[in-house]
Amino acid sequence: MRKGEETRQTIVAKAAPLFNQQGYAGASMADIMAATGLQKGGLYNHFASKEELAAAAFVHNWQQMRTLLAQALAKAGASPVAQLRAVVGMHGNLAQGGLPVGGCPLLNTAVDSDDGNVLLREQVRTALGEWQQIIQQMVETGRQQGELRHDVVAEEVATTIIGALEGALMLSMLFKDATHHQRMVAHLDDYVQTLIERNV
Amino acid sequence: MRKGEETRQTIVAKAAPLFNQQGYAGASMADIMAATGLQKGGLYNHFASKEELAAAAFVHNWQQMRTLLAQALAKAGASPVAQLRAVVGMHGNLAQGGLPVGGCPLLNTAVDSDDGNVLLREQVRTALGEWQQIIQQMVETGRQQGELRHDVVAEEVATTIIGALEGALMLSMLFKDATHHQRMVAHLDDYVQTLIERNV
DNA sequence: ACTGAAAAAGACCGTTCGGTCTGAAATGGA
DNA sequence: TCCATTTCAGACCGAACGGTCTTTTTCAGT
Repeated sequence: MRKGEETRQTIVAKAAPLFNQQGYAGASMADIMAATGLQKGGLYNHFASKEELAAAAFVHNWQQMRTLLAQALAKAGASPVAQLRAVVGMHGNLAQGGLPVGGCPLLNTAVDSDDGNVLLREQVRTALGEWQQIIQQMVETGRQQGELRHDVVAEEVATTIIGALEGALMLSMLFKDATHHQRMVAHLDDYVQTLIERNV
Repeated sequence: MRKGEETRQTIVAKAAPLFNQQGYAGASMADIMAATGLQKGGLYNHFASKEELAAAAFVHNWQQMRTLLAQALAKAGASPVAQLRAVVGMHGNLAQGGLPVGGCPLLNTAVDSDDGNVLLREQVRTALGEWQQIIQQMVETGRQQGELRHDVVAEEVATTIIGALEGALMLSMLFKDATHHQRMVAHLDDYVQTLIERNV
């Protein structure tokens, strides 16, 4: 009973980077067998299908990012501007280290599920929606506290920050050069600066 | 002799959206057989392998984007600022229509070739490098003509514009909602505005 | 109309795919 | 220690994979 749960978790942990790197179609059950050291029976005892395993793997990857995000926010303190900067900075650090192997699972899975993979698509939508909400909440709080301008639109900020970060990460992954991502972090820092209320 | 070349082109044209939507691993030769109405022999008479066909399909997709880009630039006139805006606007239009089916081939192929698909990866690197060069050239010209500030760094502008557009497109494709992409176009218009020299 | 060459068909190949199932081994509570 | 239950191995399955090869059909120059 305990042993099973342990095995299940190690399967997910080993499979997660494979799906993230090679995509749903590209990562085969044979690959996962090799990575985990288990045979077919061992895998299918814990997951009914490849799709179910891929779903669990995505949750695992996204949970990793959420943890990093939470840590960054905890350090940033209460100021909405500082928190926005922390979100940007967290993503900036992903490129060189912390990131789930294979890049950002949100970007990878979003592009990968462009075809008919309904379950994965729904998951990444939920995850990205969650991230959007976090940023929008920061902006709203900032507006109400007077730290941000009143004409700032939370949805616009969320789209801008998330889209810009993910796109720049794509460039950095493609060219294996963190510079692109870093440039975007700098740009977004400037951008956040323009959102600040200047009535002092 | 002529007939063969015609067939080859229709194969590429039919296969291109399949690769763009489903990725290299996800699009099977059987899919392409169905899309073209040809049998194995008909396909492999023109292409030595799936990889070679995928390469030709990417060239086709990228050529489509290049054509749209050239048209937008032709309309924009000579001003570097207008041309930068034209690049952004062109990409903005992609989301609702002109785009090769399945989204931007640069984004899709970049993410898809994260695993070991060397040929495709090299191709998308070249294509993105080309796009970078175009933007950087605009910025350089703009600086020399005095239209843009002298402290503007061409590489930064290219990374910012391309990354932001591609990331926002990912969001729009995922949520099937062009709003994200449009918001980013608006943001980049503001951004370009900040690059303009204001010594008048 | 003839003919050599190009193009396409489609049977065939070995491999790999995701998935099933039975039997053996490990586990853990009594 | 016993034993029911869980966990895992691994043979097996049909389908689908990319690719080959022989044969037939179509094409284009004469």
